[in-house]
Amino acid sequence: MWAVLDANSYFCSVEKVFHPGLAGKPAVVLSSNDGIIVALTPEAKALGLHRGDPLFKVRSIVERNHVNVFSTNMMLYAAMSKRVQNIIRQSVDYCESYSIDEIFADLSGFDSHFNLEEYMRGVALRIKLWTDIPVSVGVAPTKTLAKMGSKFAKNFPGYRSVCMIDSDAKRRKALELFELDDVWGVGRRTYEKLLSLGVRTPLEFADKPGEWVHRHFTKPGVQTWKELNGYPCVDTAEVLKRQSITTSRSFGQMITTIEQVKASVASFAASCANKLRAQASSAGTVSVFLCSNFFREDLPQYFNMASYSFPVATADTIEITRAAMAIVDEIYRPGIKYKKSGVLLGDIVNGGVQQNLFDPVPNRKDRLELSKTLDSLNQKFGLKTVRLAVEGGKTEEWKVKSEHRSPNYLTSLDDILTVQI
DNA sequence: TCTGGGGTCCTAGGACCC
DNA sequence: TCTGGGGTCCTAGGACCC
Repeated sequence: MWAVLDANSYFCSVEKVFHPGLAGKPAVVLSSNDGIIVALTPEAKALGLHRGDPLFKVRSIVERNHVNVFSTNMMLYAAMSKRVQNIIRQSVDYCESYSIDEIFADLSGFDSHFNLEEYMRGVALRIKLWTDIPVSVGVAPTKTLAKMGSKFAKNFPGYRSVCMIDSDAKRRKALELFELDDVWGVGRRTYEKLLSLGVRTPLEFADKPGEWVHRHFTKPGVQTWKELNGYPCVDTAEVLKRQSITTSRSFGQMITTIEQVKASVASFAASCANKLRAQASSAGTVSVFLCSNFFREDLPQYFNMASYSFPVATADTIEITRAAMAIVDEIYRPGIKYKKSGVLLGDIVNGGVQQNLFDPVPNRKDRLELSKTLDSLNQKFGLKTVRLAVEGGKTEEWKVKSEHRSPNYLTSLDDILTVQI
């Protein structure tokens, strides 16, 4: 059996931990640049707000109802996630972290010693007591069914945080009541296709004969069908190292000069290189894209992207940034108002790096050490304290807007809460 | 005026090899 | 006039996830 633990309205729940007065009140967390709503509490949903709403379009609802608004603070959410996941890892040996607010736990063998439902209820209670984050738990023979269970647990308080699907009767009942487009692995396209084939519920899909499923779907669809029938086949082995790393941002304002574009790209390149070193990998390619504002039909539009392959896979900030700057020279066009840029690292290798007889970069080891020194300085004294001059100052116009950001309560000594008794 | 960011896997088709 | 058979690798685009 698998358990999945899913935090409820995760970003909002974290904000509530540090703003206890918000219990029972509507709150939303915004995307980067305070652009759209990415997380909201049930109270905010009840006011007619939705995930994905641009803030400026719903501002009147927000103001009229005194909805609490937070800018996104991924450092804070990541730090809290680690705490939550550590608690479950103390209770279950093998876990797979799936996202910032979700983790799968392998309960093989637990049923001979424990009542699984009560065991997981204990874990959920500890998480709530120790972190104040509410989680919903699904327990089932497959991950897809477990995810369904966690959603039932979230929506119906009667489950007391844990919904277990451990018999065929429960499975069929769940499949009958669950929304087809909420099934894990069924996106918009598959949903429309299933509807056009006359399938209206997960149960109707699960009950289709295998021959029918193979005729209409390829591997992903077949896997979902099997999982709904209780045969595990979705493999989510824990991802510790990324195969590609991206840093991209929309700008607070549109920018036009090549110096500004270069500053943004250099800053994103440094951030990519930092993430790369954090997982002890090297990248074989770097790509850069530039992008105008596609919401502005009155302005000329532009998108371009180009890549560079390194002679030897690298994790050196200077080498990666230099290559990215050369790409900007190649794809920058004057006269465009740029809204977004991004840097992507690909062909990532771990461990052994293929050497090159004609490597133009001397002292590779020293260069990597230099980059690592930057990392430790910035770790100690704050992000971007030491950086390349081409990244520009700390208050560039293109920097994101973030007007309601919570302090880094869990990762910055300056930001730790003071409690007065 | 204001509209997010970061990933993975799968498939089909082209180009190439012998 | 007749024009094979069996592979691999790469890439772009689609679909999905949070």
